[in-house]
Amino acid sequence: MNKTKEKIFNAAIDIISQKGFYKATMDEIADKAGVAKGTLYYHFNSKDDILIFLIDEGLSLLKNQILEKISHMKNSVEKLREIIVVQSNFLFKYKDFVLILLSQLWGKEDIQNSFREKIYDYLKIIEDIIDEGIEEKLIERCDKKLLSSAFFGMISSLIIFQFRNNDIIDPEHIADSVIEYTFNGIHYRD
Amino acid sequence: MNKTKEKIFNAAIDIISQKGFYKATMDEIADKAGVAKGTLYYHFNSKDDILIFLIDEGLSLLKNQILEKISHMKNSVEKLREIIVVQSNFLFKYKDFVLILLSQLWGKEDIQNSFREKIYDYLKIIEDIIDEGIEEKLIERCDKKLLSSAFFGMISSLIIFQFRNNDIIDPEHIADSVIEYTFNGIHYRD
Amino acid sequence: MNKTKEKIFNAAIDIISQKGFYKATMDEIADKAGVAKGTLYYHFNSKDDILIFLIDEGLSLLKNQILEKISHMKNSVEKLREIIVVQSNFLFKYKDFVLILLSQLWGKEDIQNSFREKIYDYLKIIEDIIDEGIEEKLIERCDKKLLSSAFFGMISSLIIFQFRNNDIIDPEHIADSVIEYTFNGIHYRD
Amino acid sequence: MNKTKEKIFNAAIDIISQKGFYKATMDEIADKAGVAKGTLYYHFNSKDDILIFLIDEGLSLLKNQILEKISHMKNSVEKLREIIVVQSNFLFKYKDFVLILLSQLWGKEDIQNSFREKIYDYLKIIEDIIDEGIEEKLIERCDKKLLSSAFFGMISSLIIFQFRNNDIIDPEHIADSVIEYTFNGIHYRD
DNA sequence: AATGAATGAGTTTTCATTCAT
DNA sequence: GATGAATGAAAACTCATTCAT
Repeated sequence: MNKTKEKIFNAAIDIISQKGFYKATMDEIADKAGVAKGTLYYHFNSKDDILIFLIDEGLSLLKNQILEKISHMKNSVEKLREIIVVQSNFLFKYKDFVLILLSQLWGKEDIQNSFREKIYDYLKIIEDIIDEGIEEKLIERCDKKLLSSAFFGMISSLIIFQFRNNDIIDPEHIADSVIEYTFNGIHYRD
Repeated sequence: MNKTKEKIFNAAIDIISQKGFYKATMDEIADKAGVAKGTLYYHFNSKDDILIFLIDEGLSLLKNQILEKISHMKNSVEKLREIIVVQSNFLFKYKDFVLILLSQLWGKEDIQNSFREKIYDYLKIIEDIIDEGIEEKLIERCDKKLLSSAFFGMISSLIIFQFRNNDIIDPEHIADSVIEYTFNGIHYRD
Repeated sequence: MNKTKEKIFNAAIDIISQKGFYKATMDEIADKAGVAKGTLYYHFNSKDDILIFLIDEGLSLLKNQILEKISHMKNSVEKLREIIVVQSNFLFKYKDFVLILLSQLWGKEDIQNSFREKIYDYLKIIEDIIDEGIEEKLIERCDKKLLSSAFFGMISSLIIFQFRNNDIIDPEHIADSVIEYTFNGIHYRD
Repeated sequence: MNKTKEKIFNAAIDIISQKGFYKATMDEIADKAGVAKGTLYYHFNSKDDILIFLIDEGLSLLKNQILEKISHMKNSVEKLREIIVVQSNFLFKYKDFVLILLSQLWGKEDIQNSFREKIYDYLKIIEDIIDEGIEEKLIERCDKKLLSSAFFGMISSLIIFQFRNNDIIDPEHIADSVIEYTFNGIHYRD
């Protein structure tokens, strides 16, 4: 990604997360990026194309962060813990990107179907680890597809939680809590 | 809600869930409803107004279903179980509405802020029950705001799960699984 | 064709014949028609659509004029003479339309192919009459497809003749000359 | 014309005849020519300039072919026959060029006026021969301007004939037919 | 001679909204 | 209550042209 494309990339995340994809205009993005409108079209084919590029780049970053972190781990429960930590941190560091992503997952149009396909790839990573955990008798036998979806939704929706308590939030604390609830449940024990 | 307004209401849910709010046009909604475009403006002030009406009606319905079901329950854990069951069923019965709702929660514009406020009211119901559960020593001491968000996200994201496995899905089975994971966790036990 | 559509139709012919289809802008057409730009799109789907409508209407008019005139004629040579007269008159009366038509016949894009198809329908009328003439031994045996093309081109190109001599031209005189050359040739006879 | 300019020239004929002058883009022409877009502007001042160059080159070629062929002929009827043969052959050999030329003759803009002026120069050659023929009593007294226009249109429109019958066509046969019709007319004779 | 990234004015198109009937 | 023709501001997109390298 060269200098100009990166300027556009950053401006696009900024504007689109602020106003939403449809209310964001190419004029505003160009303006924010400090380039002419035509320059957007020199680097991207269309407005949709910018969105696709954004989501591809963002999801790649998240995936790579996770794969790198868990590559040298042995224990599948440790891996799941790490995913929660990384995803939580990612959520707060790249909040604007995550908002764009989450706003695009619910449609029935081709472009949204393609975005969901990319999410499925991500969920597949989690499922594989759940599989490992089950084999190692560290995780209870369960519906892994259901679980990975729930997992993703649970963590993602924390962004709504953050909107609500818009004071400073500690991703480490959140990760700890989510791990605790997820593994031990919320049922009272002595 | 009279006959015409109801036709518009149903057409709006249909079209907006299909194409997304911004790609849905007043022409299409009018067409689907079998009325003239002007008629939309007789019953609603604006396109935004239709969306607001949709979300208000849908959330009221969900809230009322839940409040009615749990009103005569004593045990807070039973109440939470019931909420999961009702919300899962709602999710599959009014899938189109839920898709519209979920697509609108992630923006920073006034209208989306107002939608999130409405979600917070809904989460408040869950929080109060968690509070009861903690007092009755049925639920572990926990961050109830965090937990209710996670709760909502987990159940909502099941709609992504359903997109993925677009064969028939049993909401009852899903509710059972979610309850099991939520209360007992996924940690392996003998 | 209602009042508004007719205003647009006339403005389109005016502007497009003046500037050419690609240099004519929707703004100019709307302006000339005395309607808002949006109104163009209420009555036509696109700029191309206006062109297609123009050409359809124009060719229908020409065809109808001819068919009406020759319907009660018996002699095929008389019919051909009449076609030359009608087409010449049409050429000068609806010069702007003819210029638009002629500028669109030479491309390889879908839209131009479709325009040529419409011309072929017109040429078919001429061919049929040539056939009649041959059967009646009034016209020499000849390649009727080649001849009808040549016929069309010869008459149409007179518009270039008129550009050159932009003083007043008498369509009747032109028709007479064309008929004379066509039937008797230009070879000198005593 | 050096190597690069020639590559551009050929690419321009190819692309412009395919898409039409206005739909052809400098990007496409550069792409087809295998040079960078900037290079087009090193060899030509503007897009219009390319078109003007194209038409000048093409018409010069046609004129020179004709003048060369008829220079040693004495009989004016023979000369006219030869013009028809040459023009027909040219039509089929440089079909793409002819399509571009024909698409540009019908506008009222300065550039099209200038193209018509060049056509008039070409028609002048024909007129002069007609004059000769009349003086030599080989051709009937006639309106030579009208006749040369008709002549040009008749031959040019054969390209439409070729579009229609897009199988192989023999220019020699076409030339023979045109000569026959032109000189002797289509009137039936015993 | 040649390049190709950048430009921005100009164009088509969209569509929520209005209003006279 | 209902209509639908008309609107016009706003948007996406195009592309010939420039210019620093």
